[in-house]
Amino acid sequence: MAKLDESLLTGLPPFSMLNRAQIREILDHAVSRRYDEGTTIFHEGAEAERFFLLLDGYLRVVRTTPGGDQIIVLHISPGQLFGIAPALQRDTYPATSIAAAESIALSWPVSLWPDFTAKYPGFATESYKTLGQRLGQIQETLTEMATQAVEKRVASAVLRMANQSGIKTENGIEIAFPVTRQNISDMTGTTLHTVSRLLSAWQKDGIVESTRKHIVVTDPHRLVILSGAQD
Amino acid sequence: MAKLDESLLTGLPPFSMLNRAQIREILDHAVSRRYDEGTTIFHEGAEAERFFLLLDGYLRVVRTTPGGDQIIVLHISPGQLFGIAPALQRDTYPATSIAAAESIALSWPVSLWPDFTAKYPGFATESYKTLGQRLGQIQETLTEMATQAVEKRVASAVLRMANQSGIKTENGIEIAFPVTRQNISDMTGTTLHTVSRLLSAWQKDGIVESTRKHIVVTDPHRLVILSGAQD
DNA sequence: ACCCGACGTTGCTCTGAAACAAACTCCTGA
DNA sequence: TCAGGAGTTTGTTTCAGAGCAACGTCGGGT
Repeated sequence: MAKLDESLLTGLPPFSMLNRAQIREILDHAVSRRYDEGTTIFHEGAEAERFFLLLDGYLRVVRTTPGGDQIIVLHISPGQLFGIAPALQRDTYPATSIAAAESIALSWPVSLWPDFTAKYPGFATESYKTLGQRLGQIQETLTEMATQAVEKRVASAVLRMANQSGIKTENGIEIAFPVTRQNISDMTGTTLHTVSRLLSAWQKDGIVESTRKHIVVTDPHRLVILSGAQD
Repeated sequence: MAKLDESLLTGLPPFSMLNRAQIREILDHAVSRRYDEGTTIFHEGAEAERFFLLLDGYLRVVRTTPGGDQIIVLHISPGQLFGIAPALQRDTYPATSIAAAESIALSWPVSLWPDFTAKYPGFATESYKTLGQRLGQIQETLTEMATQAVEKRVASAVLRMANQSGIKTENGIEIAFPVTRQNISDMTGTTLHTVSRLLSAWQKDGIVESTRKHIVVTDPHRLVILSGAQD
């Protein structure tokens, strides 16, 4: 395996306050791996052996019920840590991570976690900040799920993806990774049928444009209104 | 204010590996306060000035939508830390805490958090473990909310409360704090009407007994079946 | 002792969205 | 080049549960 370049980590929040030598040292313990779209990186409940940093691509973090239904808890974007069970003293992953697009991630054995946090205090700080944001996010999703009607939930979900990964195109904001109607229904606790209908309706109204696995938000403002967000 | 007794903290997970002198020191910085039922301890979004330990009573942790709907994210039982925003590098509380029953809590200024975690490593460890469990719990609630029908959700919610706070009586397991139908509907994203109907039906079937604000689960096993839990 | 407000029950109506069903379209790989 | 599967669309039916309404009841405060 080629030696990893230091510029990979420079500027990423978890490593922002480290110097070149420290980054070098961290990288020397890392394993880099590519995941095809749809690949599972680790399973809910599995022994947490490594923790990860997403370099490129997007992930879906998924939970499955005993009954087999699943929901997408959140998405991970490049530059974010994930699978950091050790930060919470867990020895097992609390959810499954799946590559939503072809992705590249670094990983380290959990045994290095204590060293990392001890040696590089900023690293721990940033990890916990990430966790805090994620906790807040999930609470918000939960609240929304419990109180909002389907159309609002779907609108928020699309907006969330657009905000997190959106790239500007001439037509609007495009979600950077493949999303199926089924995926959106798994984010919102509805059916793909309903999502399909909503997306068709929005397309007719000029709010979004979509092809298979691919969504462009052409009129974000109206989608925000649909999502019912308060100013 | 009377000097706090060391036995208050002895044996509680966050302090389990501390010696008498350390506990003394921690207590000397603590403020103890009583909260009447219904009192708000802190508000979502408020400046996180203190972190807390619940000594006695029960709390509801609540999130409110811009539209005014609210849902109960989780309950806190005696011995648990709460409002530990500093652990996640947050300077604001992510949810509101309300006394579900008359409660007593200790609290410390957030400025002491770094000292605490530095001086007493076990304290940090336990805090993060708590957070990890809570994150897992919320993810589970979210999944359930998105995939399960109302009856199952209500059954799980009642069971969760019974497990967390249940005290055995001659008739069954009694939830240790006051709960209204509205409260349960706020945990499950339904209406108090539906909860009332379900509880009445279950009572008729001999699964629960309930009076105002007061629920006894007389047949936990059948409730588990209703909740749809897998073995 | 009484009144008022909070809490609970129950009946009825109505609708949002799930469930069921059937095609259609695109893409992939043999 | 064609077959098959994955993803999408659209129509129709069905029903759980929200919404509305009205009443019953408990308990705490003056």
